[in-house]
Amino acid sequence: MEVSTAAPAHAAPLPVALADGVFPAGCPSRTVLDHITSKWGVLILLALSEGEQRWSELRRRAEGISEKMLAQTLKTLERDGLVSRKAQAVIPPRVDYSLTDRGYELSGLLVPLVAWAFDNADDIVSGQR
Amino acid sequence: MEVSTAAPAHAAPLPVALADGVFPAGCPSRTVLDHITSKWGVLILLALSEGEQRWSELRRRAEGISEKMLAQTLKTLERDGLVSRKAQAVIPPRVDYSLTDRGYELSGLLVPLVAWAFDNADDIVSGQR
DNA sequence: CAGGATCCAATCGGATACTG
DNA sequence: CAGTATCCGATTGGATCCTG
Repeated sequence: MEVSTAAPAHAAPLPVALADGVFPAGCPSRTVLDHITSKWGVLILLALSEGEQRWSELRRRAEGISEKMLAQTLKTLERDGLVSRKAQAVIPPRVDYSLTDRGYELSGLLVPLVAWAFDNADDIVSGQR
Repeated sequence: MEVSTAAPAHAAPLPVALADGVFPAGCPSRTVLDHITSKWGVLILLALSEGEQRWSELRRRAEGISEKMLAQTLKTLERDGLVSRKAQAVIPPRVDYSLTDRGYELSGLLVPLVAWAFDNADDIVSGQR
């Protein structure tokens, strides 16, 4: 074997509600968690944490996303009350997306996580094979 | 339209490295992010944040997970150096899983996120239709 | 108990074409 | 510009059976 990191003896207590059995399958929190941790959901929320943006801008920033997935992701996040959509009836059309207060609160938790992934990525990948 | 929450005028600056274009497709950080935000990855990391646990225990706690997914998820997390596996050559076999230091660091960011999802879930779902 | 192997259904998700 | 609609291949993931 190689450089297998030894496990620490720590064991942090979880926030009260999560303490036992993680949380039940099929319960709303699972669904919400899936939405906000989805591949593109994270990236969209992250991009929007920098402020209001248009469809085309989001498409560029969430590099690699298809129109289908962008539409679907935005719709889900909007239904969840995390993203707000403002369309203007002009030609050409203009639609701006931004975070709601709730979405902004969430992004405060998401940003550090993404930053961590970014900072640790090279290190993690280099240990593969 | 209904109770569409108005968007706040806030715009938080992102940690330096993420500032523009989110981060490129195909780069390691995307992969790592996918691992740690995967449906079951989150739940396993969360469960392990409470301390070392056995296969069967993890199966129960990550309610709804199949053996296949448990094995696959654990293997991925182990390869990423987030989870440590310790097998004892006894009969019946006993295998304990725990977080590495790196994994523990990560769980510190993950727990608040999951807690948030848990706390906001009912509120979010009730606004659907 | 802790998995590995296989089969197959369901979903995901990209490419393309079209519209207001 | 900002989407919607459709097709269809690729991937996911569960159920089941098997093993050390």
